[in-house]
Amino acid sequence: MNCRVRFAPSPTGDLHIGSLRTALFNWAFARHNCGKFLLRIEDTDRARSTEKNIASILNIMELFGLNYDEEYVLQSERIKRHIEVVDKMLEDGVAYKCYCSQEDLQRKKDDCIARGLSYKYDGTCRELEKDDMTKPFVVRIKSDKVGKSCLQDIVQGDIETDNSQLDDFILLRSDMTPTYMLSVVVDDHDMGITHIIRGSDHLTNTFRQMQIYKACGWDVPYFAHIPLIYGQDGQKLSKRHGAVNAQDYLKDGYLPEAMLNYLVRLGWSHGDDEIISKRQIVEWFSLDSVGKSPSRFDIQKLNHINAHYLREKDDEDLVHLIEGIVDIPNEVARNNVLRGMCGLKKRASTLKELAEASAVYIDMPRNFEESCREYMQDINLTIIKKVANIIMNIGVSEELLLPECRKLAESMGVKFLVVAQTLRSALCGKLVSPSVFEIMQIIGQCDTIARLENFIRYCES
RNA sequence: GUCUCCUUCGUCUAGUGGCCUAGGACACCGCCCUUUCACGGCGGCAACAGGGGUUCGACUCCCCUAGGAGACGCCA
Repeated sequence: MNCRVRFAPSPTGDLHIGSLRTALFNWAFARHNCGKFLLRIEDTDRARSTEKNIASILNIMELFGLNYDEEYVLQSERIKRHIEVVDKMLEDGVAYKCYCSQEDLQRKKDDCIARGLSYKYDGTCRELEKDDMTKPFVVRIKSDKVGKSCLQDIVQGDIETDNSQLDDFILLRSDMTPTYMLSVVVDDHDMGITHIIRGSDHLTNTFRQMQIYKACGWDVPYFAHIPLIYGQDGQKLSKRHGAVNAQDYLKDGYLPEAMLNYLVRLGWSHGDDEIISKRQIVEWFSLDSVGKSPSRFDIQKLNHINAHYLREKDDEDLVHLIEGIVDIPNEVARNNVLRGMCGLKKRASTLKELAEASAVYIDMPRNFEESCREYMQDINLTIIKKVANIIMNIGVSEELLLPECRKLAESMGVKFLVVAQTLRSALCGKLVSPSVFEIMQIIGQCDTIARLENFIRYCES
């Protein structure tokens, strides 16, 4: 298929997680069908669009590997063309100048609301004969007033609406800038977009946009309105649900491939498959299997998927990744983290957690968690002193040390668990960590002894 | 308010009229493994929104009701 699709974010803030999924669906559709995936930055809201936000969008596309074809289009640079189209529409009599003041319109609107009616522009200027050069104006489309409009949406199915619902919406504002409704249509047409895949919040606007296609005599592209993503409570996903933008998830230690995997499963499925690589997305993605109903964002499932990808990642890569989060002061520490990574990565679901857990290989504990207090009794100190003695004699090899510690537990009449947890407290300052014997072996004899002594000092002071 | 759409376990979903005693995944709960936590293994709990049709047969098709969402800007 020779399809051309586009992702058209507006750079008015950070890229929303829902937008990222829209981008992903478009990208996957294009790649699956060997078509083109284009990027258009809709920066016509000059007040809110910033260079920084544009850079951030570009960066996100890069980080998630959603590579686009051709140069990206800046909508603001196409305003001339948009106006040109409006002029033509005026000429063809499919649009008209409207001189109603905003105040008048607002009054009419308030009146409608007060009477419990729905507001639509009443068409005061629709049949005006002559131009009035003295007054400011906007340009409105001459919408169909009768009949029905039918949209054959690839995802949502056939949707019919009465044209009486349409009003003569604005194409060109009084400051002669084009509105969104006009710009999207012109740009999509000029860019040769064949399939418009976007959030279903645009569904009802599509009927308006179809009026523009019709008025200009252009072919209407295929539409696919994908369901929205909500928060846990079924309300629109917003800040109070936690992070809502893509970069925040990256910052919180989620892997791009895990995000993509999670996001693609929201509203789309391929049988019972849950772990889906980027390659498989391209191989399998189809709009046919996109569901109609909205889905809720579930951070726990994301965590699970992220943990999966974390475990699959190469140890060396993971060390490199967490270096951006924790400071690894020297080669020795780095090497220890690397050697301990296998045990570390099984216990983390995000890079952030992984980085925090790596602390045991970087430095001795600075403080001890409250839960460790249980292992700071006289008996525990005795255990530590005895273990330290054993280590002085035989070293920290797990092979030798583990049986000795078992023997020690037995001779002291305590459970082995007590020995292990006491050691864990002393070595890590907390009760959750990789195997203590693994830790000792990796950090070595000197560091182990130093930590045990440090623990004794701490307990005795 | 008007218009439009949506509705399978708590959540993401499989399901395209008989394969459904409704499958998988997350979460939750047990058990096993174990040195804690986690990983892993095994098992459990748990859903077709409600009501009418159509049909020999309905999760699947139609209608109504209820609930939810979206759109209705000189925002995008």
